[in-house]
Amino acid sequence: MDAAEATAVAHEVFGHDGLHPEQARVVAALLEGRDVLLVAPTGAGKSLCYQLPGVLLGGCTLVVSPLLALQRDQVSALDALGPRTRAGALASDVGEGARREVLDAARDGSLRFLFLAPEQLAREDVRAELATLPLSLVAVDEAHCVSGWGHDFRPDYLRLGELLADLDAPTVALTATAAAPVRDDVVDRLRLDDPVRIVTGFRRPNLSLVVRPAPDGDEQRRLAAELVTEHPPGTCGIVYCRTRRATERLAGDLAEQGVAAAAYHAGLRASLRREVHDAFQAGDGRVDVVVATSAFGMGIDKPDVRFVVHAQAPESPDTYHQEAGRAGRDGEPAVVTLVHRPEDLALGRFFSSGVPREEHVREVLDAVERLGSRDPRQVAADTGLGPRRTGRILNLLDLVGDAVDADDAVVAAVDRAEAVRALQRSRVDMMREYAETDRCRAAFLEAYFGEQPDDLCGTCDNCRAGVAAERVDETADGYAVHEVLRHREFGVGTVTDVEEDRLTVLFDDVGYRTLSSQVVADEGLVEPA
DNA sequence: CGACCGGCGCATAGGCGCCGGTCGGTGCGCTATT
Repeated sequence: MDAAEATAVAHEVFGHDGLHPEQARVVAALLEGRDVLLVAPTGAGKSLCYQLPGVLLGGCTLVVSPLLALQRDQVSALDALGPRTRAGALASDVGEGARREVLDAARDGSLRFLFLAPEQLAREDVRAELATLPLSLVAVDEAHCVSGWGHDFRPDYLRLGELLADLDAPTVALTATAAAPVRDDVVDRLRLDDPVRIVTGFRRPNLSLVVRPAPDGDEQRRLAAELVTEHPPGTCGIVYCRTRRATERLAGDLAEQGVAAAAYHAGLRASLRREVHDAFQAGDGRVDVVVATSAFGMGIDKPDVRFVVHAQAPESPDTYHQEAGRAGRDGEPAVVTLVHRPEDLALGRFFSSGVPREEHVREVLDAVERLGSRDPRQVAADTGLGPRRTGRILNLLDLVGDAVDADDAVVAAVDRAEAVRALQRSRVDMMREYAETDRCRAAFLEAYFGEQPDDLCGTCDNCRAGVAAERVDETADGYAVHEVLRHREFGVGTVTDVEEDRLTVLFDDVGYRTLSSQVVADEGLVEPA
């Protein structure tokens, strides 16, 4: 198996004229049997990174993917390419007969790609079947969900590492966004074995980043609408709001002003959601502007989105980067604007997960002991704590490992939950910093994601206003990005950003903190780790 | 934490402002009903 063969198959089967260097690296690593973490924007050919090696390796590729709608799209796209990419999916709405058919086809080698949601993978019978299949590759799509989701929302996503542990095949985790702690978390949670990490595509030179402050709610709505109507009629864009109600109100306002706008959120009928999505994707003028909650996200791959407006700030730069990044996929200029009101960030705090009580952790621990099982459904039934809370506590216990002493395990789990909450809240703080910084916004985000920022972008509002300072590599006291240090109060952390007089550090226990380098030096708070 | 809604009191009748309670995102799978 060599590069020439990979290129030939990429052409024959997928119609690609060549591989990007990153794609070639991913394929080569997987063919060697290595695990891979790939962080690359949507539209950068991420799918090929598991599909091509899947074809080359033979056997069946297991694809874990969070959204059933997305799975169906991918299955039909692969099927359309021919017999070497025949695909199928198992979900709760697949009947027993069809289920058998899919599994038999996977076993005899005619089915090459098998799509599953984590909830399917959590089923004993499904895992028993998988153990008998000739699996040659495991791909986890939207892998950031392993970290960001599921603490109490989709618990099975967090258990993926455990659920995949018995499968003897290289694993590739794919995601479009992941700040440093999320990357590490994905690697840990999926139990990737010394993975090759490939990170690409943070610089988006055609995007112009702008922040507009709003004094009150009325002005905020007016401004959000204006940021849409200032574009010529027919321009395609997305407006993100934090609540369902806000999407409907703003979509109504825009419709009144003659914009082909539609609201989109998870509270709408599935058929209507599909309709809005398809109409927007088609780009035929039925829906030019989608006003959405974060439900409008994965699976959107429209090249000519000219603007993304955040009518309210999301809870983290991670989410902001991903949502804003849906603009300008075609490489043509696009503008992404955040309408900033500090009050909006309160919602981010509200949504940050709570910390379980010690006695509940102990009850779960006792139940696990008594039942001899860590199955969330069984444990929830035994404790009566409810499936969500139970799942979350089991996840925490899994995260902190098996302590010999139950008391230690309880304390460790609660500590860990507090650290998670601290990280989430510190991300909210970083979102505020992004909104209020006078630095180059592109450089700010790159630093946040742990990249060494290149030059100033020249196109964000701060660059154009001439207020963005030149980049610096070190603080006055010599701290540099990626350096690991120990803070007397906050513990060990990694420097994610430096400016002349301050540094931002991602601490293991308390999340992101911005420190004045003057104070740090005077008080002797920090030493090399 | 903040936005929003409904109820209530004031006061001189229909509207304003305060107070307290409630709600707020993402999706799988399941069950019950159409």
